[in-house]
Amino acid sequence: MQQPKIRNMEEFATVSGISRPTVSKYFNNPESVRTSTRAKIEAALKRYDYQPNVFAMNQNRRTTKNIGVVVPNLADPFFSEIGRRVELACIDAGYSPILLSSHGSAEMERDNLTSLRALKPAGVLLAPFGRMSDVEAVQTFDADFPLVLFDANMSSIGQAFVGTDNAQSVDLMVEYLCRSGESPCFFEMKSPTNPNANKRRQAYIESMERHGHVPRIYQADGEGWNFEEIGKVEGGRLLAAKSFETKTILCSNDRLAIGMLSAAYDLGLLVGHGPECDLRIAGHDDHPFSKFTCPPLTTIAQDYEAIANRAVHELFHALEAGDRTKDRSEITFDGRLIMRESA
Amino acid sequence: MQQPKIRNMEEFATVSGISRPTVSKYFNNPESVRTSTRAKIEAALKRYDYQPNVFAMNQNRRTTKNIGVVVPNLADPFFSEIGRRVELACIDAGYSPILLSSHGSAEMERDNLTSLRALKPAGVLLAPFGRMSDVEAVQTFDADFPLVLFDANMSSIGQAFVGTDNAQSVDLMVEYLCRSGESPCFFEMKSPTNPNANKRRQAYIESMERHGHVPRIYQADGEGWNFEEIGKVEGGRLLAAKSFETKTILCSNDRLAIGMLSAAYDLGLLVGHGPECDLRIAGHDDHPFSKFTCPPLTTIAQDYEAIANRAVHELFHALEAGDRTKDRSEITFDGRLIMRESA
DNA sequence: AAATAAAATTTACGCGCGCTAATTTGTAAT
DNA sequence: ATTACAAATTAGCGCGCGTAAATTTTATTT
Repeated sequence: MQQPKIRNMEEFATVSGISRPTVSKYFNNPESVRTSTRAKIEAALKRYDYQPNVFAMNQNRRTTKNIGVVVPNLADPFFSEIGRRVELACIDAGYSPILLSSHGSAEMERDNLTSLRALKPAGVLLAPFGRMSDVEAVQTFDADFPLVLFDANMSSIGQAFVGTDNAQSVDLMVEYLCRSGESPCFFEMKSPTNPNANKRRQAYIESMERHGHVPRIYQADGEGWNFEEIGKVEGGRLLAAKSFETKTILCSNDRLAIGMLSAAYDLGLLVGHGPECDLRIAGHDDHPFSKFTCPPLTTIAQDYEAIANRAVHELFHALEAGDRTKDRSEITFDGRLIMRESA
Repeated sequence: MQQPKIRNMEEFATVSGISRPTVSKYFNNPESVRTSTRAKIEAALKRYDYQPNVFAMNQNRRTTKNIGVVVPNLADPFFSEIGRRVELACIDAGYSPILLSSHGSAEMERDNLTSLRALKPAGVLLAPFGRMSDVEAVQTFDADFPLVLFDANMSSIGQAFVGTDNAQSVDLMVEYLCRSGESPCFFEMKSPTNPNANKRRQAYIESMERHGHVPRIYQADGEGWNFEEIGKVEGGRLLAAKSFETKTILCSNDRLAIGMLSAAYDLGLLVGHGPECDLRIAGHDDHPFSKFTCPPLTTIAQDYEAIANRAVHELFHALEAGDRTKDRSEITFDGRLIMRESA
């Protein structure tokens, strides 16, 4: 770093002994200039602290290096974790991720997409609400920008979808529960906001029938994102009334299970797979806290890393192809069974 | 929305029957134009979907409407929650918040500040790591942009600091625990990354002495952000070895307490304040999950809403004042005692 | 050594808006 | 009706960079 402050690319080009258009080319892709030229520029970068004005850069550019990342709710550890990995993958690829949370509101999801338009993103990674989403807004956005969906699918929208194979993961859990004890009841919310919930219910039904058991589904009232609270209140109500027909309960997701574990504790019910236990409870997602519940929660681990990386990969693939007409791919990863003490 | 697409402010000015500079003025502050003029523009806005090009807007502007918000780790529910409130407060004030997580790394905190420079933010709200932060980088940033710290303080940095009064909150908890049973031991990490941890330890010592008790501090090895794991492993080790001199343990934060509750469960220790209980455990922060632990965790609630709103308010105050020389204010809010079953 | 291709340079224009100064129009009060 | 003031208009420069076309230099091949 030297005294004379560099004000713009013109000045920086002068001190590095290169013409401005070439310097511009370097910043857009360092590989695109001759090695000797690159060396000169990078030498100058060490002596002067110059970075191009992002606003001027993006103003005239056909496509920016911005990648929008929209998740339904950052307060949910699942999304903060997968959002983190997506961010890092984008940075590694030399792009600038903009992470936006819709804070549990479909209106804000639509607003987020609108805001993103102003940033002329090269592409967008969206974990949509699903049926709660403003479908038309998402479709319109899909028509205007390269879009990849993750976590939750919406039919025929986006260049690709990347998520977990709920049919496989739920079957894995049902199979384990049936093999190791009573067949499970299924506990979920009555009007799930997330399409995965519907797939999991369907997978539960099919898996139970395949194993020769009668599916038993219990649905909790309640709206919104307060899953633990709903699991505790509604799950607790069902437990207290001894409504569950078997002593094994598979919850649609870990957050419901965490609430139900709390309710079981309050009721003095011993949860676990030992002979002295009253109840088995299992979840789905391997929530960061499921390792610390009492007892630790048996669950399905989604492959966060794989989903995040593949989603980013699919987006970049679509960007390179440029071709918007190729067929849409749906990629799902298997869940892993995490056996802990609760079931 | 009509047929002819509006390409720029010039065209939009034409269709709304107003000159471009006035339209520009409107977008910078709708209040600054005559009511009749505002009506014309807003009528046109309903017929045509035009929004100014953000890149062109910010390129020539002395100060943008961007507000940087940097938190140490979005995966921690405390920060995702307070980050959310800060975001909304900025939007309400007509600014564009950019929420960045440092993912638990001080280097990324520094990188985030560097990235923010490129966005020419009107101001920045920073929840720093504290002593782990690149202090020089934060100071330099403070010199270049209006900066308000929240959650964690750094001496003489920023226009203001907004957080919780740890002395008050810890004293509240110590007083309650002493009044209702044995005096508490204090459980924390050996090398806490957060300055609040040090303040809490100090507050614990002073409060214990004031109540005529001997402070007893137990420190867990372990680095990083895996507080629950550390609480479970190290806390469990201490519990198993019966190292705690009293049967009441105050944890430096809820995440450690959650880990310790899990360890206590594994050891078959009954946590709670009843006569048949083996142990009382309390936390600090009112973590979103502390309501669902087994048993539910007695803790201190920080006033998220007040901290977020006040931090934003202090920043806008500094922006309006423009004067960088006025004295720095430190604002702390009281914690509330949340009595649940664990202590 | 000449021929060819690749990379760098020069030149020049344009993006969309901020901002200013001078002028004109509109509004409200005397 | 006159004055005074605020608001809108006109005109025009400049921001920092992208991008294109034409030209020159450099590197590679024959």
